[in-house]
Amino acid sequence: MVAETSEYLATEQVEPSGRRRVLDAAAAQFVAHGYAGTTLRQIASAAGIKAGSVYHHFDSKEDLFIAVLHEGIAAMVQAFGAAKESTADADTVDDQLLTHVRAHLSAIFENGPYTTAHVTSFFSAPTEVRQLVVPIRDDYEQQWNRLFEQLFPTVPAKTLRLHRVILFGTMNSSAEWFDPDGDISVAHLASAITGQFLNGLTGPTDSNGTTS
Amino acid sequence: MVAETSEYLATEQVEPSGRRRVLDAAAAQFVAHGYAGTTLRQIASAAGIKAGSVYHHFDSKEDLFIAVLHEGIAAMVQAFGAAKESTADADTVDDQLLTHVRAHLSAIFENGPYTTAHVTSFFSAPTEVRQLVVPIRDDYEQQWNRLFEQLFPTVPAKTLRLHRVILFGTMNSSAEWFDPDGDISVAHLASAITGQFLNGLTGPTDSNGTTS
DNA sequence: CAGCCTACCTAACGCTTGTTAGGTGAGCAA
DNA sequence: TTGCTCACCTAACAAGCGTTAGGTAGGCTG
Repeated sequence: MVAETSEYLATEQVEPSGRRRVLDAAAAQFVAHGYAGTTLRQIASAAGIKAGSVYHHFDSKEDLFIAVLHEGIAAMVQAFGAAKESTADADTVDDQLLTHVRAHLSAIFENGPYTTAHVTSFFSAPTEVRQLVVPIRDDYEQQWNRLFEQLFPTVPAKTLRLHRVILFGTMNSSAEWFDPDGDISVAHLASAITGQFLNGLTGPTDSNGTTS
Repeated sequence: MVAETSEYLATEQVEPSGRRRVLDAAAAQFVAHGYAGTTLRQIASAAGIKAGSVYHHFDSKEDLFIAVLHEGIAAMVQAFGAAKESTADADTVDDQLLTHVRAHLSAIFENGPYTTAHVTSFFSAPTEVRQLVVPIRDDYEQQWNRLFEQLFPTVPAKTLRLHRVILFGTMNSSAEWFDPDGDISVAHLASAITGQFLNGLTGPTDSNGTTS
């Protein structure tokens, strides 16, 4: 009785596995509705299966959520590492920071919904769930702290910490309003944020030009 | 409905009215758990009543939520107006912007949980609910756009719009991490954000300088 | 071939949710 | 006193929630 609808299993050969389809659907739903606002039946429906079948891949809704958040931060960490490798200490501070900001924003906007889910629904999650992701999150933030100390050796550590948090807020909150398919590109956004962060809106560099 | 917002002119009642207690409790719960993550029984319990009794004051959970968001934005609008009145066109751009940033942050951190609720749980709300608050929200953002056009007449409007959105993200996301009772004051945070926004981290002014 | 594993399904479970209907008692007005 | 309003209560409703038990069909392995 199930063999009739051939359309959904005879589509493409390069189709993601069941587990991945669930993961993808969950990330997208968490972005759209947050943790509490997303139901397993929504996720399952978006993945093309039934709610109970989700438990074949994940132990619980919480488990699934954590898996999404982990993938989200993994993409950020990887982007950060690639950015660090592509820059040299001889590069200007502007260039080095720009590269890392662009990497962070790329992870959010050009790497599927995982990082976006992390950034938008981390704070909306129950405290108990949030605590399980905090260690890895802290690790990533520490990488940024070290980068800052390296780029701005003369600025006091406490001040640096504050401005790093501010930069994170600026970058992450762009997930709420920025449309990567709009008339502003991710690269342009990265350039605008970096330029303003370093030199200010009324600073020396042109705010809508790319760095040299 | 939400017709009377006489919250500030109310005399020094030792105990707030029932409706206000519900409103206060709801705002605090929405901050802590978001819209979907907050139950009417939680709100009622925090207000010292039973769940069913909430319906004596509000038509629905959605109605209550909207009332909270409205109060939240009303505090912002009022703070913005007071900031505008307290500044003169002769003041420096730095001073004028600082005053408005401080007003915005004060509304978030020093005006009860209403503005905080607006800022943190606006995006987590269902689309249909969110749409009902968008007009007033847009109105407030327009006030900021006009302020920006006035402060930076030489910057293109499109660039200005982008940086205003960025500033909003910076300010509003501080609600997620900033502790007004910590070792950094709201005034200091406002000064740090304003200074960096205008002159950059490596800009001319000292980043931990105080007003004027 | 049988046997097992994978990836789903159906059908239900106990519980919580927002919401409602109808009551209770205090306070005030006449 | 009676009557009314206000602010709350109890008790329940249907719907939806996360979750579980048990079944089934197809593919792989020995």
